[in-house]
Amino acid sequence: MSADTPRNNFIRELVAADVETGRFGRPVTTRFPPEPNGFLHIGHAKSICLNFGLAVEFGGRVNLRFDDTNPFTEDMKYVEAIRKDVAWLGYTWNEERYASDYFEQLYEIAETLVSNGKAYVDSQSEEGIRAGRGTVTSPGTPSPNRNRTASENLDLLRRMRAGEFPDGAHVLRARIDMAHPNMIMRDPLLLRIRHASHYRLGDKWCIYPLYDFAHGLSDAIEGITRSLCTLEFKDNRDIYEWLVREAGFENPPTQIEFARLELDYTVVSKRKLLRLVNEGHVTGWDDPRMPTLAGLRRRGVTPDAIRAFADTIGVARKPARVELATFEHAIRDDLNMRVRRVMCVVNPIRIVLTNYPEGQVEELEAPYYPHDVPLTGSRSVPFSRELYIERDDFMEEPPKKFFRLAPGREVRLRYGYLITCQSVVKNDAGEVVELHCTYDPATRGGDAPDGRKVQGTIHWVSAARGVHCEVRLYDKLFSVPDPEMDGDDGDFTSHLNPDSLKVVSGAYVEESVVKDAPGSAYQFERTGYFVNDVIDSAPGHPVFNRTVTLRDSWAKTK
RNA sequence: UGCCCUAUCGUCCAACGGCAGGACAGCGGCCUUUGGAGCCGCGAAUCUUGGUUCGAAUCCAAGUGGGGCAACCA
Repeated sequence: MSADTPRNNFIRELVAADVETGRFGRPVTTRFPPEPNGFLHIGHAKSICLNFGLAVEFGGRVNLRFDDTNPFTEDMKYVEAIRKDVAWLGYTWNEERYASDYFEQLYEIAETLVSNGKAYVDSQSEEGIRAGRGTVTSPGTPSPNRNRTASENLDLLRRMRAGEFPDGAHVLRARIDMAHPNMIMRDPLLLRIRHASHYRLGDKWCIYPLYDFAHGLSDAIEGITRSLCTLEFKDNRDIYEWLVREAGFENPPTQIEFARLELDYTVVSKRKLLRLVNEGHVTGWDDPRMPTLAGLRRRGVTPDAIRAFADTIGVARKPARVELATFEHAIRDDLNMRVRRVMCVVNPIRIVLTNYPEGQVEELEAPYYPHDVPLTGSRSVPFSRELYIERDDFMEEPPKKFFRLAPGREVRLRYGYLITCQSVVKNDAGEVVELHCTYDPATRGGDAPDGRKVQGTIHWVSAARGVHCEVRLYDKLFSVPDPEMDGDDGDFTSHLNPDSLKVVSGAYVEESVVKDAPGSAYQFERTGYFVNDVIDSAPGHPVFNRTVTLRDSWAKTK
């Protein structure tokens, strides 16, 4: 529905107008510019879909640019993970670029700014610079170094580059206005000294550009037309425009801001996700509870579902929090049309069909897809005297509207027979341990020749032939919609959901799935969508991750 | 006590001076060998006060609410 006609948004309109008027004199060019200091998450997916979607729609170009200007935090392993995730989402970038490839060019621009009196070397301490910046309600004060001559500044800048000074001794600042109402414009820092090894360039540089200096100029160098970023960079737009103008770029890119994605019951901040990993709240960046693309992939979420989700949430300038149900709907909607249905009993109870011949096994033909999914295929499932059914599918004293098994009640075993519960076997503690049922041999396949109807159809697995497996039931990572609601006063980890993972080791799945490759996805009928875990599944011991439950209208009426 | 952004159903997004619409969620019903899916239906919103205009969700002003900005992070 969305593939051919992306839904409209204000950025798309601006880009369409650019194309109409030929404003930039070059094709629509966007970029996705992550810093390689962590894994991509669902919030990045929104940005990726926007940037790549616009380029595709308007026949333009997109670069994947690594914004790697801080040698303290970046690593090649993140570059590799980011490449993998963007490709997994289904996008191909025209060029792979690195801000670090522009360091020389940026340095030359720095020298030009200095020569033109537009930048100066400040030798104040970090604290001194901060104090001189003033506050949001009071103007800053000029640095004592603000009036150094161009030649003095040039000399210092060159010596900064040559490595003559320790970290923090000097910085390069733009000379703009220390009383500017926009704090960002109070002589923003351009270059700082960092005697650190860069993950790509090693020790080639000891001065590194800051975000504001690198970002807009990198965009301009690459011929970007519209530079899309999130709302918190709004105030940085002024310095972005100042720099591309001072550097003399023709038809420079312009920045447009949109609201970042906030999703209920999770956090999307690299810093916080890193804490979850480092503090062991999750097993890693790819823990299936993480909102990272690596985590979602391992959880069984498909790229198509993420793209559909990105399309339904839209793009606007108002900070917005999206309900988890919106995301879950996109996941189910996609999986419904693509995955096989099989049977798995997560929490088993044994039933014995007392009138079924001992030792007999029938192979029953079971289609993989329901009538309304346009895919075909089937497998046979073994049916035998002893079976497992879901413990929740039996109640000794059923309430009204409970359609499943109960003493004296008849239900359908999916693709099997109609069975009636005759008696209940309990242990000394009074717990139900087994059910004795009878089956109607005339109902093979599930239809009664006499036309009688049963209300309930339940799933089952042969006790003799079912395969023992581990099932991981994932739930929300946090127990409140906004884990960051306490701000800096609280610790978001205090809202972690203690039940975000339930490991069930005693489940039984039908034998047809054991030969499937890791990563295979299914619907376990009546239970949810699951994926065979890529990491922990072993031959003979499959592990299944629950991607998402099925909608459960019974749970609501309960 | 500054500057900037922002305000439409419960949630997210449309409507670009001319009938407020879609999706998700909710509630009914139909259908069903998944209490799934699907189909049909219902309820549900323009922050406030002024102004401009034949006509305002839309333009203007003020107010109020929400958000961002005072890292040698991005």
